[in-house]
Amino acid sequence: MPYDPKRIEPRWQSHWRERGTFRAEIDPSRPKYYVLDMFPYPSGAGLHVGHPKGYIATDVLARWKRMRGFNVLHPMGWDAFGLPAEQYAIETGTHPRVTTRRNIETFKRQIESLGFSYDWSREIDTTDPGYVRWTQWIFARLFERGLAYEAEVPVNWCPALGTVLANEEVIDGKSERGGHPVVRLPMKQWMLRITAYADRLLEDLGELDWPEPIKKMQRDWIGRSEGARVRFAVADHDGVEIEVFTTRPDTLFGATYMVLAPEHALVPRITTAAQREAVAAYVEAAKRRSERARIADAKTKSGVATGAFAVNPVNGERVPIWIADYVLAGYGTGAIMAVPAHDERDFEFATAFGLPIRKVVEGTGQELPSTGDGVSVDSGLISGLPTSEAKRRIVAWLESEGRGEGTVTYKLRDWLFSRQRYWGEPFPVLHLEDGSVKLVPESELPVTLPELDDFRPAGERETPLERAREWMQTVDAETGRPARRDRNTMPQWAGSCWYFLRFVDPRNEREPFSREAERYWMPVDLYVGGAEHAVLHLLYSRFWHKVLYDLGLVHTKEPFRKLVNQGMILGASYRYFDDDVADDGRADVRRYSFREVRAEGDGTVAMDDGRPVKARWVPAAQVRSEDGRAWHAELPGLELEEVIEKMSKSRGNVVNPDEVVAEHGADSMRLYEMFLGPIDKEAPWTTEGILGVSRFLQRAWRLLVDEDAPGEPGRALPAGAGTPEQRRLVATTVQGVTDDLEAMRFNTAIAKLMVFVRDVAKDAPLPREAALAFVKLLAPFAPHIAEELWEKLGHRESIAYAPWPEADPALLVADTVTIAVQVNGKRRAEVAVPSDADDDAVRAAALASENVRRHLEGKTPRKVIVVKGRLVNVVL
RNA sequence: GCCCGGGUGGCGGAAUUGGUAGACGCGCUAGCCUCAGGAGCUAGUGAGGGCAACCUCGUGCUGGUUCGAAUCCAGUCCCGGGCACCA
Repeated sequence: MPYDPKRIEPRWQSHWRERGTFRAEIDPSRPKYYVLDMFPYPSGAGLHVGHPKGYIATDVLARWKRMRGFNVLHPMGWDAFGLPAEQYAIETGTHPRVTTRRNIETFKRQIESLGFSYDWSREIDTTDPGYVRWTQWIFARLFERGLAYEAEVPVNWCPALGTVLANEEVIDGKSERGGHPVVRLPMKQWMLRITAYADRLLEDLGELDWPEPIKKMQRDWIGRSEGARVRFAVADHDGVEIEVFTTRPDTLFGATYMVLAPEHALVPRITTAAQREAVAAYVEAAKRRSERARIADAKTKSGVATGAFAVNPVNGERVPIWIADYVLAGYGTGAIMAVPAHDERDFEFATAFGLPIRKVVEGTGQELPSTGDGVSVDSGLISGLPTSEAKRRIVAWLESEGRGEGTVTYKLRDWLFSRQRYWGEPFPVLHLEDGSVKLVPESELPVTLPELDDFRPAGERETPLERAREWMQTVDAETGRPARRDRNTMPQWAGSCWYFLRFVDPRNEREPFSREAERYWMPVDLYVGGAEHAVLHLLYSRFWHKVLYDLGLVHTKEPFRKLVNQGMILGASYRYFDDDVADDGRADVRRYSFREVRAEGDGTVAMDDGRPVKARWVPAAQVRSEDGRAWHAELPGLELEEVIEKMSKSRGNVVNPDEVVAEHGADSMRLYEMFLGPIDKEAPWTTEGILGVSRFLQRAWRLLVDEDAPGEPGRALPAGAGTPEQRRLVATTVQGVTDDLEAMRFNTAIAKLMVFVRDVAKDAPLPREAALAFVKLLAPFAPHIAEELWEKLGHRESIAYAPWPEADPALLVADTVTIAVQVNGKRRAEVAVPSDADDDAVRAAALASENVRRHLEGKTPRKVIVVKGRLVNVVL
């Protein structure tokens, strides 16, 4: 019988499960390696082939590290709180706990079928009360340190979802999930003081082995900028000052007007009677204007003069005060000094409203606005100074005069940490009647969710928890006084902020994790997940980790030493177009192939009469391919356009791993995903492509197994290491695969294994030592077949801990090398020379080559360049 | 608009440091095997020319540096992602 993964794979999976092969225990005598996947949210749809790509990569490395003697921690769990289960509960009444449990079962079955070497005894579920307890416990520590506080803040309220959202969850004025409109409302909310850690979050990025783009995104998100606060007196208002933030205090002499954000507190106070009406109208309009509209015409500046004037502290000049929505209330002080000559936005505004423009920096180009550094001019005490020195001097002067000071601001805001939802961690706090807030005593943790049968918000601005009236009303166990529970729950990010710490000691009931386990296993050596978490999860968990560091609970400043973002797996989807733009399914719909339409503006229109059309996606099952083109199986003559894009249900291009495993086996699936290309790049899935790696495994199988003999024994292999060629092939394969694994070049490692199988038994039978080395090299990638072959080679122990082979350095250098010979840079011949031949010998051999002589045409070379082991270039 | 990635055969992708472009795989072609094959095996496969040995062209485009450029430099076009009035 040929290689049959269906027979082999379940057998080894239960073998590993039963023996606890991948159970990890603390062992100070061995070096540890903690390799972690970003744990998934178990959605109802199950996995598609894109999800496991990162898991396969980490599993290959985990298995490889074990074979190299590392004590490997490789856990998996579930980020199981979250909106979809709750939305489903609202629609169907099914408790999110039930949905979540069912989804976890599906995910776990699918993940296990791929043969990952997780230590399942460490499985975590963030919704488990035993986990929630410690999430709440950490929140309590944040609260004690003043890092969690309640504040009345304008929040992103999403009426459709019935909740507020974090800034990060709002994109272009719409919710990230579902794309529902979001409005700004003031509400009392829990906030986490992540801004207190802004500098450390920024600085410590330096030491991390993370992709540069991700680090940069975090830096930009934190958005540190150095500058100064400057106070301008408001003319004719005794003691009233406007404080502005600027990164260019050196341009203070060029300030020709000021701008307040429409929401600025001073606006009503300083507006003159003549301007009152216009200002009120503008403020009102700005309030109504959606985020989206503001962004859309960011280039058109609008604003209104307040009629008031401010006094520039450096020269006593009176400058008009305007309000405009290009100044944001939430950044800096919500007010700016406008220097139109040296700021693009101020320049646009000044041009639009005819305000004066005064140049105070020279040497940055003639065209205004010029925003670069130069030399200050017409600037009193800083005239003639270069920008950096001018900044220093003017800040010193402002400080000595009490008119301002040097300061730093951040784009990063405090983290809005509460949600008006049911399916999340309750806050472990009590609201007492006197309005004070205290923590639920530690002995009372966890605070568990009340049972509900209706999960909708309880009313306009009321939360689902408020339906549980008895649960909400409680008593403070310490004083016996009546108390109200918090009506909010934590956001989904909470559980994932520290799960990597729980994995080191997941069943601890006395503390979140033991000091011993944390000291041994942390930090995470390799963390693999999607780039979509670049700022959110990764910034939040770094923040929590630093708080725990300050509490002495963890011993490293940073949780994740090395980070890798796996690229997506894309699928082919197919589409045509029709003119039923309104989706009303009328009968006379006209259909178009992609060849009959063109893009116009934001949409697509028919080429013949220009009517708008809409794309229709055709599930793969209804696509017929013929002479290299795709056709609709049920609508004859309708040619479909193939589009390679992210897999998603709506596109009908999702490939289910269950089907792939059933047809080709888990080992082929693992190998294929790793063979597709570099791990961090996206790559399209094709059904034919997997046949290549499947064939490779079959060949490997036949190389080692006698399929015709009864019981399919391993072949009787000659003892020893074989011919010199075979020994050399083993050595170069071992070295190559090892180097590739070190650099996570899985695709080229697999290519080298393919070459090995192709060539090793070409001229002589496969020797036993070569077979042993090969099976070990294969094991991290295709563990099931490797175990099976390992057993057939006579081993009783799992290959999981077999020592990784080492290459004999002596075999890595060939006896003879083939050298390319160029004449004037063009390749004309090849010569074989001994690898230790000196340059003169190589040169002689090259010049003696027939084709080279022909191209020399009897001339004497001007120069001959010899690159050792590579080539010879003869220059005429 | 700004900041990152990336453009290599029909396709996915290889190519230590500037040194034989196209490893490996898919697909395709031919042959073998077969009752049959969406199975297996062998060979071929960047384009063009030539019976052949070989020759010419070729890594988005235009220049440059170099004995030699996919690789370095300058400019430019296209694709993907991130940020987007942050003073």
